Order: sequence, then C-alpha cells, then structure tokens
Amino acid sequence: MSTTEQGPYLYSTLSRQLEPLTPGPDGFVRMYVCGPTVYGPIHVGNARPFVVFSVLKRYLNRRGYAVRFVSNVTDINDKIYVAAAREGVRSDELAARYLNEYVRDTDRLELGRPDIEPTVTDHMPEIIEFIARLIEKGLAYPSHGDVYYRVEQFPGYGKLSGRRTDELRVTEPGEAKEHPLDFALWKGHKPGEDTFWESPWGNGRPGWHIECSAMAQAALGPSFEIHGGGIDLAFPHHENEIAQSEGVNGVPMASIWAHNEMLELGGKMSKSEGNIVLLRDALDRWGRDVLVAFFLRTHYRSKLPYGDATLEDTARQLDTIRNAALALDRAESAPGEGIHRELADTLVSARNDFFDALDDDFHTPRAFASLFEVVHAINRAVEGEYRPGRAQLQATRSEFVALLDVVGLSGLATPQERAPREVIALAKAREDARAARDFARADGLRDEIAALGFDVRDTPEGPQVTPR
RNA sequence: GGCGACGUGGCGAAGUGGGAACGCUGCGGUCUGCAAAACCGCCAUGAGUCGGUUCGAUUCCGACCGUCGCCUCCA
Repeated sequence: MSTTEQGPYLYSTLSRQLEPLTPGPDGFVRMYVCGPTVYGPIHVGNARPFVVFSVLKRYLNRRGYAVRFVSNVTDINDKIYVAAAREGVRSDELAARYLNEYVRDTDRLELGRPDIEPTVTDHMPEIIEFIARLIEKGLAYPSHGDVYYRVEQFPGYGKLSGRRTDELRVTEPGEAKEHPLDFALWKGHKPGEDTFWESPWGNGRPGWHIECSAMAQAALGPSFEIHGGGIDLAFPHHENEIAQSEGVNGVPMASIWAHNEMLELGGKMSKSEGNIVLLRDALDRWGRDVLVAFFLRTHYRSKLPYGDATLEDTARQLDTIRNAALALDRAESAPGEGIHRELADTLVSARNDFFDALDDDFHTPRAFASLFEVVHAINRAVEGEYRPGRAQLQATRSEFVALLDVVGLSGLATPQERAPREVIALAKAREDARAARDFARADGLRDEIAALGFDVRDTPEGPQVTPR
C-alpha cells in the first residue's frame, strides 16, 4: 500500500520511531525550528536546517497541508557581547547587523522565509512572564540576581536525549545553583554587558533556553506539531525547552521532535571550532541550485560531509536534469503525435514513488531517484522513434516542473532565458559555415560562442545554445 | 567515563531475511563533420571485522575495530 494514502511520517527523536504527522486542531501543521545566534555571518552548516525545514514546508504545502513555520533568531547572547566588544560596537547594533545579513544570505537560497521569525528582543515581556510562572510552580528559583530552573523538580527531564540526570557529567560547581544541572532562566546584569532589561529579579537578560519556550508559545501555543533543529541542540537546549514548556503547561510541547544531522568539514562545522565555510561564500561559488540539491541529496538525519568533490558531483547531477528539460524544449519545437505510453506510465509511477519517499521521513534521496526516472523517460521518449504529441509534452513538462518545485529546483526545468542576440548571430553564422562544410570556420565560431559563456549543441532540430 | 548515530562499489547515496536502487566517474557501443548531449550495455560472488540465530543475513543478535555527535557555547 502506498504511504501517500496514509500521509507523511517523520522520525521523532523523542519516541525514537516514525510518527504520523497530524495537523493541529486549527488545521495547521505548526512547526518551530531553532535558528542561529547572530554574532557573525552564518556558515553552511547553519543553512542545513533552514533548507531542510523550508523544503519540508514546501512539501507539506504541496501535500495539501497548511503550515505555519516559525524560526527564531537569537539576538541576545554571551557571544554577541564578546563579538561586539571585539569589533568595538554596541551589541544590539551588532546583532541587528548580523540578523540582517542572515536574512540576506538565506534569501539567496530562494526558498521563501519562515512565516514568523521572532527575536528575543521582541519577546521580553513573554519571557519574564514565563519565568514568573515557573517560579510560581516551584520549578524555578531566584538566586544571586539570577533565576534557575529546578531540574530535579521536573520528572521527565532527560526523556528527549535519553539521559538520566545521574549519568550526566557534572562540571560546574555553581554556588548560585541548588543543583549542578540547574540552568539559568535569567542572568543578572554583569559589568561590561551593554544591554539589559528590568525584571522582578533585577536587571539582566534571559538565559538561552527560555527564549524558545516563550517564543514558540507566543507564536504557536503551548503544544504544536513539529519542533525542529540540529541534533546538537537536543541536549541540553531542547531538553530544557521541554522542561520549561511542559513544566508550565502540563501538555506535550511538540508531537514530533525532528532533528537534522550535522554538516561535517573534518568534524562538525561550527563557529567555535573555526572550521567553517560561510554560506555566502558557498553561494558565490556554487550557486543556490547546487547548494539546495547538495543538502537534499542526502537524508536529513545523516551526517553530510561538505567538500568540493560532492558539490561538483551535485552540479553534474543538476546538468543531467537540465538536459532533460532541454530535450523537452527540442521536442516541443518538433512534436510527434499521440501518447507515448512508456513516458506516461513512468510519470505516474515516478510521481507516486516521489511522494511515497517524502512521506517516509522526508526521504529526499529517494525522491531524487524518482526524479531521475522521469529524466530518463523524457530522454528516451524524445530520442525515440515515436515522439509524444504536443499535449503530452506539455503535460510532462508541467509535471516535471511541479516535482522539481517541491524540492525548490523548478528553475532547472523552466526554459532558459534566450541567449543574447550576439550569440544567436554567431550560432547562425556557424550553421551557414557548416552548411558550406567549412568546418574550420564552424569550430572557430563555436570557440567564440564559448568565450561568451555559451555551449552550442547540434541537434536534429538545429543548434541548441545553452549557458555553460 | 556515560548517552547516541553510523560504517555498502572509484566517489556520493538508498532499499531489503532469499535477484545490492539512484547519481557521478570510468569502460565499450550507437548517433555526430567534429564536439556536446542523449541512448544501449558493462563495472560491489560481496556490504568494517569476528562470531551467533536461521533452510538462508548486507539486512536480526552479540563482541570487537573505526568514524562522528552530545555530555560546555553550538544548526
């Protein structure tokens, strides 16, 4: 039986198994994904969850679900203070600047924006309120100007990451904490920090984990469908979010905890390790198509090594897809008649496989395999003796584009911009030379065309000029 | 030390208790003035290692080796 008839499943870190995705009472699939801390330009690793969850949303939309996608940006944080001090600017200025650059960089991915992108700065009242409720419930306590979460008061602590409190390595002495595992909800203002907010517990700022509990609740309510983020956040960040949100609300925070694996560059790519490639640099070098496909050709829960060889491989894969679209262009200029049975059948089965794969824990690598079934069916139909008729060619094109669009790559199959007039003129001159069997001149003209950045391919329908 | 993920062809990457997808590369062929693209065909008797369960395991179980993540900020 096809899973398409059952609906999508996603693996949940919490239950350690596939869970059916069921929309909430308002009909929406509500999804909260932890975004970056903006103390510098984001790296390619940060882009993985952005791509994965943006495309997941696209897919769910295509599947008929309404999705509300929330992804926060952390704009108050120790590292921001440090970076601001180093650059000699105010920390809120620095955060605002890198927030801007984060949006600009991720916009270049052309995957749309999350529906809501909350910041800590804009949620101070909600955060303070949240902490107050935790204190009322006995789950938190003020101490030395800070406020801490009382981890041992929350019975489910450790359920997400599979840790028991007694096996956690305890390093911090913490004279302010009752228990070493307790974590800060509110941090008292320290000298040198150029921003702080008033609170019932004195001036200060929120701890890292509380912001997500407060922002998720503000945007999506106490309970929602999907909570996502990198697997490195499962502990302690998400564990602490659960302790906070479920401690206050008494209901499961999220039905499904979806975590993407890490991007590797000789170990996890992380700013603190210093082994990073900036997203903007990767974008400059490879372009958004290649980068998006790079993230999607591997399952989101697998580690993904970043490297030239893999990116080059990805680029060639995309060329293959583009060539099929080009074949469609040619066929449309000289269509056959009637229905090409094999093409029609393959389109149906590939489409089913494609959606089945994505229903099965968002299995994008298998979805790509289905795409290549379509590619080959197109090529065979176009090269074969009996070409499909115009109507089928158009239907094939729109189906091909629709599938590519799910994974954000429809640009591969939409007709290219026409080559500049100059190039077309050269191509025409080359045709004349070929007709006159002046191949030396024809090859020279091809070199000139290449110098302008175009390839010319001779086909039964005449020369096809494409950007190289 | 604890918790967890993973080890598949030259590379990337899937599914599966009984024929090892898909892509890239490579090789042979077709087409072509040439080239490119495409098409046809070939390329892991074996799936980290060693045991066990089974009629049969790459797929289940165990041990070991190795890689990686988390246990501290981290997508």
